[in-house]
Amino acid sequence: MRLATWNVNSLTARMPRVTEWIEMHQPDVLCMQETKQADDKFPEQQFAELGYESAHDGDGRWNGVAIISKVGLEAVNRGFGTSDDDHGRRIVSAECAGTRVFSVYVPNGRSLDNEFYAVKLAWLARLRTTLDEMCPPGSSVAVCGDFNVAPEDGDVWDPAAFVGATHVSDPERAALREVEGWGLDDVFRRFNDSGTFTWWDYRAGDFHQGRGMRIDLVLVSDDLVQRATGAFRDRDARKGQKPSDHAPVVVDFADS
DNA sequence: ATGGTGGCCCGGCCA
Repeated sequence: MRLATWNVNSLTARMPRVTEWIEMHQPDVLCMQETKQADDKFPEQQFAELGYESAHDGDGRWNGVAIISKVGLEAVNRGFGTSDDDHGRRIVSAECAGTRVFSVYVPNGRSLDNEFYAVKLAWLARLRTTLDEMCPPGSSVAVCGDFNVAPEDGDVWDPAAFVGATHVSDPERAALREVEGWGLDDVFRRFNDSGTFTWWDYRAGDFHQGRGMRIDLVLVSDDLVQRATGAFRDRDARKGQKPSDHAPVVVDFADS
């Protein structure tokens, strides 16, 4: 099974690149973030023609998350596990080929002194609670998406440039470790060196200067770690005409 | 260099 995640930064703007990428790389499951679409604009039919079932949660110009799958997509859950307090359209999950797959878009946080930084930490804590509520111990789980956290200093182009910045702070990294504490592993790490980034700012030539971060993660349960055969991020998807500012992350698993 | 670019959609927010 090939599992991928991609912050597409507007699926409306990105659909040509997304369909091209799907046809080239043939993911079995693709999680997307920042679709920036309402549900009635989501191109469900176009994905169906490519062989995918889909689940989307979005309400307009902000956020929006989706999962498309050609290995089954059942028991869709929009928002957090058992609560009705999430209106952010930042988390959707579904059962795909025996794995509970989450597509998540963690709040950015903006800056350490911003009120949205506390929102980000609370959101990550709620994600852990959701895993505890929804996923029985020992079940097969993959949490995929844009975490807006670089797990280690090797995941940013220059740690000195990020002192006092969001995405690298100790509380954010601790909150990410709490999510992983459910029993999840940052599987991409096992197959790639540090400095393999997934996001580059559009501005100031950051992509061409190598000024990136690794903030798009695939966190998987032990059964999937054992089955993982490789992982890569497709830097080519960040090149060319109208790219997203994120590259897709792909993890391959042997059949169970 | 407190800018730069790109998405939403047209004034300003968000990343």
